[in-house]
Amino acid sequence: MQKQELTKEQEQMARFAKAMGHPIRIAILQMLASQTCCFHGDMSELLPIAKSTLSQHLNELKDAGLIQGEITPPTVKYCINRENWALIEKLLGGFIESVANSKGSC
Amino acid sequence: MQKQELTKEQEQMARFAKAMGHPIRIAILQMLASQTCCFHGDMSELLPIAKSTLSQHLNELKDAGLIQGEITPPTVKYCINRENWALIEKLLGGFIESVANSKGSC
DNA sequence: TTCTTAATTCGCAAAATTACGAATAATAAA
DNA sequence: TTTATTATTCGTAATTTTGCGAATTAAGAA
Repeated sequence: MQKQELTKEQEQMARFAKAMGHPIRIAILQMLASQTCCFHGDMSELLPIAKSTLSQHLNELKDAGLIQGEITPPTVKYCINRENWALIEKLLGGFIESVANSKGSC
Repeated sequence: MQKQELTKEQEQMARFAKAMGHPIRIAILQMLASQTCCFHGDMSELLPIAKSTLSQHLNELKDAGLIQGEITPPTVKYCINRENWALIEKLLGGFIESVANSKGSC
């Protein structure tokens, strides 16, 4: 049997999951989804990390496609990347469900 | 406004997501769910990594509670941790859905 | 006991992640 | 132009992750 190549879909799912793989980033996403606040400054007041660290986390979420940022000087407004969350729901949500509902047992 | 503490739930979600944050581990979970194979040896023949690296990934999945291992010498049988996947579906699946369906927009 | 098979652990190296404060941009207001 | 505000980038450090091959463990078979 041949070695499997990893598929683009597997890579994409892992990328999304990895971006969610930090409690601060979960908290950020929850804030953005609940619309409690959207500004870097507001979030930095709520989260127990330095502003510069927050910027890094926001950047990772942006790079992975989970959020979008819009500059409205002197602040920056962040929001959920809705287009990609449809894909995340399909890929990662579908994956979680399919594993949870699978019958394979050893 | 006070600094938020991260909740246990946020920590748990991040832990689960992080464990899924690698394409090899996604592939492992898919194999186990589809019951294509459950043995370390079988998986090491399919996946493009060394056996020792596979062991590390399996260990991380086990530590995070996503899979279980059972020793049946001279092989080891792995399978989905069904109990925890119910929680994963609720926490992480629920989270993904709630973000995807949220209305917050900036 | 010795040999074989299967999987893990060890030892190491390279790369990525996480975090902070200081320095830097970039814009609006004075 | 100078000042104030906001967010990012830079420089640095500590830790974690990822990966490999060699060595080790563990059990059954010869």
